[in-house]
Amino acid sequence: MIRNKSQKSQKPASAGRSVTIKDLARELGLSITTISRALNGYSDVGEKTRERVVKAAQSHGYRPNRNAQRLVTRRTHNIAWVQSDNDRKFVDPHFVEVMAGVLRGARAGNYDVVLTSDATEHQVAVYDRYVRDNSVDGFIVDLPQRDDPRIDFLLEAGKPFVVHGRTARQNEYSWVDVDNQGNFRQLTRLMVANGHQRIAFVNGDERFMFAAARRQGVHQALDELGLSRDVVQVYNATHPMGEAGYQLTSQALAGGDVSAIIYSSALMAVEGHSALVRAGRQPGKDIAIATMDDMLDYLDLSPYADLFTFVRSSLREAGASLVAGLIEQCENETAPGRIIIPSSFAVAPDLDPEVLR
Amino acid sequence: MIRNKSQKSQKPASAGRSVTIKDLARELGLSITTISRALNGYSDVGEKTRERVVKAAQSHGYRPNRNAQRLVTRRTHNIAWVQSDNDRKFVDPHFVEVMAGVLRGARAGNYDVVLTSDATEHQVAVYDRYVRDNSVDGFIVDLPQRDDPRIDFLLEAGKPFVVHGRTARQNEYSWVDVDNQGNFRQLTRLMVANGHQRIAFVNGDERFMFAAARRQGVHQALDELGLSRDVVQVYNATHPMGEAGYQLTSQALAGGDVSAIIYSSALMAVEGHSALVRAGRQPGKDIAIATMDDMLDYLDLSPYADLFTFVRSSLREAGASLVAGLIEQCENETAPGRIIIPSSFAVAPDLDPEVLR
DNA sequence: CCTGTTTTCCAAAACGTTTTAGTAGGTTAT
DNA sequence: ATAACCTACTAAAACGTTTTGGAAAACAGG
Repeated sequence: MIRNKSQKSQKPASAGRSVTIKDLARELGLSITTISRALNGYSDVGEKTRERVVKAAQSHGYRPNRNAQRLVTRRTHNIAWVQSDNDRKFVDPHFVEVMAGVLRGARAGNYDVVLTSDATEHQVAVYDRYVRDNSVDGFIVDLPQRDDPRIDFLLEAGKPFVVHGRTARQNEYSWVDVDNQGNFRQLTRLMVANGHQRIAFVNGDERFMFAAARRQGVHQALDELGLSRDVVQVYNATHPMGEAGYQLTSQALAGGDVSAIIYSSALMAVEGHSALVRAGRQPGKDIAIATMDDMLDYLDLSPYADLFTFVRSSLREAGASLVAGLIEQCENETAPGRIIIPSSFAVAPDLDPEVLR
Repeated sequence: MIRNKSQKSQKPASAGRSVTIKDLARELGLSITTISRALNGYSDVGEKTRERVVKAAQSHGYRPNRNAQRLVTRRTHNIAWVQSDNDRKFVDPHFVEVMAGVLRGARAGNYDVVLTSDATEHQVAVYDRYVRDNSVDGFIVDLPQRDDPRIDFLLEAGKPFVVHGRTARQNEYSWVDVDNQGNFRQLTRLMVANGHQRIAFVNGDERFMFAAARRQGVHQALDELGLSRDVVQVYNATHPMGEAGYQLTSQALAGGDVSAIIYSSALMAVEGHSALVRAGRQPGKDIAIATMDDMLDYLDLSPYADLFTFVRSSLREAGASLVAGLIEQCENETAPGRIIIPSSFAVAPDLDPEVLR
């Protein structure tokens, strides 16, 4: 016999209200406990009952209310990604490529990404709010600066997070990065080994660690070779990367007779190509070009394959690793992980790659 | 006297647990009702009490648990933005610019953006899931195709949404768009009026409405002028826009002696510039170039100001309008709104702008 | 002093889940 | 026959808010 105390007013399962676990329980003459446990695959529910429940749930298009779930389980299956809306580091075209990886990784792990900007609040305040109001399980931290306050805060708060890049405290948290210093050390050695004595380096904004590391790599190479640091002239974009490739190239040309340019992003290199050709130079012939290639899906670099030397690394892969590491950290209590995304060199015909071997 | 029945085990407000409304109530000797109403600005709480509550809340860094709030209020203050991970329309560099507007608008309205991809599910299934599991209050729909199933679904479901672009059912829902057809009609008229008889049009993927509308504009102009549609040769990018500007330009050059090229995106135009110069052409002199300029923050077009004709429209503004309209729709039950983002022309010196007046 | 009104508070229900601590009823072991 | 153990279920508590429907206290007018 089915006990059915407190027969409340029968609400029609119509209108905006979604079907709930209670509706199913009533319809099937079962308790909500059983519905829940049947749907969540517990072993203490009979096979026939489970089938009935699953079928009913499916036919009604039942989906557990995520907010109720989150409230009771204290896990949101959300990760936050805060976009900085200051320091001019906002609209970065490299972002989409990282996002591609992040979104796929998140979906694969059944997480959603909560995207927001710190437009109306102090930078760290956004993170603080998310921690306190239980919006998310963890954070992706992008484009770290030298003593990034977000990292200090999140370490203090004890919330899971993964950084795309590294800072001084790199041993205390999880990060995913590319070997910026090593890559640009190699590019510098490559140029020098090929006889280039006056090199321009069009770098990103060096308040950001990735750009600082790249300059370090350049200097390391020069120091190791016993050369003056003046061999490489550095020009900095005001965006972290991506802007003003044309302008900075023109400046570099005006600044002296450079025979080689190293770019921090392919977008700048492509813009630079226009500037160079327009100035009557012939990239790959009378001037050597090397650039980071972040494998941007929308930027077709094949026309430049014989003109530019590339050091290639997948930002998308970085994004995927980022979120995979974060989810891992949210689900299990694992020690911080460090991942270096591999890079490969593709040297243009005007340069002898010997020194890279 | 303070009544204090059911004195539960005193949990230390330590560890990971955030401070709750109950903690405050206990500490201040008030009911949770009063705390809630004090914090939410109701008039039936004494001024002195309110002050006490606000101060205590602040000093403890109290933030209402969003999931509890969402559960009881049935409003999430979340909007969904689903990125398509198929049809090659995924990684679009224009996305960041729209996002800049969306994120600012969302933050201003105190909403968060839930970003996800449809990588693991059928396209509409993601929307369905979000509707059923109460994750979000509304949707942003991007890059609509001709009979976009997402629009049909959301109309059916009766959930708020705003489309960036227009389809055949444009009278039934809210959208934000630029006058694609009008803009490209004008560009075509401009080229023809300046004596160009063989024009290449490097368009986006015409399965997407924005690109289809642009081609329609081109054809409209030719039809109005009584010219053959062959005057304009169309080349389509496989990405919605942004890729293969170099390749398609090379194709256009090989396809016959074009004297003008119209680009669907500035990124393609910049790539095209490289191809043109490398092929010995002089943009702005022996070949006229016009392009859509979406005012991408990271793409500095000033070096091309005297070479290219631009039709300028702010994608960022579109993003902001998009989310503003959506929030409006979520908070009040308003009729669908239609917004056309204005465009302006900047004609290069090699073209006489007369016909645009 | 009584009555009505305003002010300031509160208990309890509700939102929709998951989880804990069971309880019947059947089966098996002794 | 009894004890012990499965199997298949469930009532109730809990998560942390908001909101409803009062109710006590203070204050006013007569």
